[in-house]
Amino acid sequence: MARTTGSDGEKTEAAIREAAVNLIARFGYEAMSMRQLAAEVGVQAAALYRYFPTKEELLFTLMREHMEGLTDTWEAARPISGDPVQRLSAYVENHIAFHIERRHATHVSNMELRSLSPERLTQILRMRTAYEKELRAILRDGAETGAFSIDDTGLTAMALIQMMTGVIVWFRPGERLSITEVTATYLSMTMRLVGAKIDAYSAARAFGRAKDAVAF
Amino acid sequence: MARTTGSDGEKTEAAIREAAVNLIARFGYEAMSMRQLAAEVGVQAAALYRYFPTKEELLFTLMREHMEGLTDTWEAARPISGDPVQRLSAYVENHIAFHIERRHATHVSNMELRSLSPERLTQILRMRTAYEKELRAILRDGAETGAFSIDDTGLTAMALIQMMTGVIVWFRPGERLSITEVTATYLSMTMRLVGAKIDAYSAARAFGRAKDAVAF
DNA sequence: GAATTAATTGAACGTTCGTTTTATTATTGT
DNA sequence: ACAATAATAAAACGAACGTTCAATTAATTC
Repeated sequence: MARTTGSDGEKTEAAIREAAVNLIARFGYEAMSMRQLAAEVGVQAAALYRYFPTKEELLFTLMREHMEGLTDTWEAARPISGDPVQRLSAYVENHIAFHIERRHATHVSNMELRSLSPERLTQILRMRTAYEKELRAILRDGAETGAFSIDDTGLTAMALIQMMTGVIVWFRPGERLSITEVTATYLSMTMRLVGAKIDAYSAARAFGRAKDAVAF
Repeated sequence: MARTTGSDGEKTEAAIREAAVNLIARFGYEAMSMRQLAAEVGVQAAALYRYFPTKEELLFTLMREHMEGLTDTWEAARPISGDPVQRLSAYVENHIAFHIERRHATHVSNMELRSLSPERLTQILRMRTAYEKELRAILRDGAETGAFSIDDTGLTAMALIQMMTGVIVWFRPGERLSITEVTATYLSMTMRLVGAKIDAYSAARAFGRAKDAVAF
């Protein structure tokens, strides 16, 4: 056998990416074999090497594009306003929405860093640091203007990111809570955590869609 | 060659556990080979099988004893008092101290769950759930007595645990902050997050050792 | 419709994996 | 001193790993 009827390079590559994200998220990068991945896609293992030169390059591609996606959605969602409360709200909303929508890819990006070569690890970490820097800037501005009351900006940023990203560990779509409800609760917890001095009205307004008033 | 001079079963087993925790934390369970582990201990791979029947059994033992240790330290630290603020303070302090002290073992317990067989996974998750239940009970009591102001007990418990456990990702002993300082900041953030209605004096008292007053 | 290019197969390469078996030596108990 | 036992080494097992290569067929181009 050789080329199969209806075979299409673009479709095959997309299928490989999707299957790889799911398999790595479920079994781990080391535990996933190229033959297992190929079987999931419906091709022979050798066919994978037409699209990705090595297994690690495949992993790196998945991670890089995930981080680029995160940066892109934040740049699109970032508000023009300088109000720290609104900026923080936008950051939290974007972060949670993005990570819930791409639970598997997030798992891969967070858990498989140690399988990257040093240079590639550095590259991914640089992207991550740049993204986290945005949050620190918001917290610093808020602390300076008095909108927030924060002990340690760096620690608070890390705590918030761990708390928000942790959603993917337990959140399952279609269960007790909707994404909107989860986001609202996390926004409320975030605002209290940073000591935001705003009332329920501002909170609802900052959240964008006015739903049941969020009590800080 | 065969038995070496000075060889001792107990010492060898302890050396295997310690080396395994470090190697798995650094490279991952799947990436660590039994030969690599044996070399780290200073024996041949076959010698490992005198102490652990399979690689997975070794992983399971490490995880089970880590969870037992966590439960044990909490039972020893758990205050008799019914005051939710004091109980929550004790929980946070114990959690952070334990996880920082055993960073590598925590990494293993959090990252390698998928390498366990279904039955063993269930067993570890049961222990974890029981431990988290303690936190939910504290939060529920605090919400009922009015000491805390909480939207969703379950969500808040998960958020707090993710936030606290996240410390091991970035904390390195001997860097900018000491364990005491980190714990104080996280206690402060926790109390604000749950809407605890207490003043700085109570906070310092709850923290046990009266250090620089913690502002909520 | 022939030539070219794209996509894939099937088989094979050398290596490493977890694990088992057997033999050998150190230590302990008598 | 000698038997019993504990601890390890050395070698080997089959299976699986990531990857390569040559052959083959489908789609495209002219």
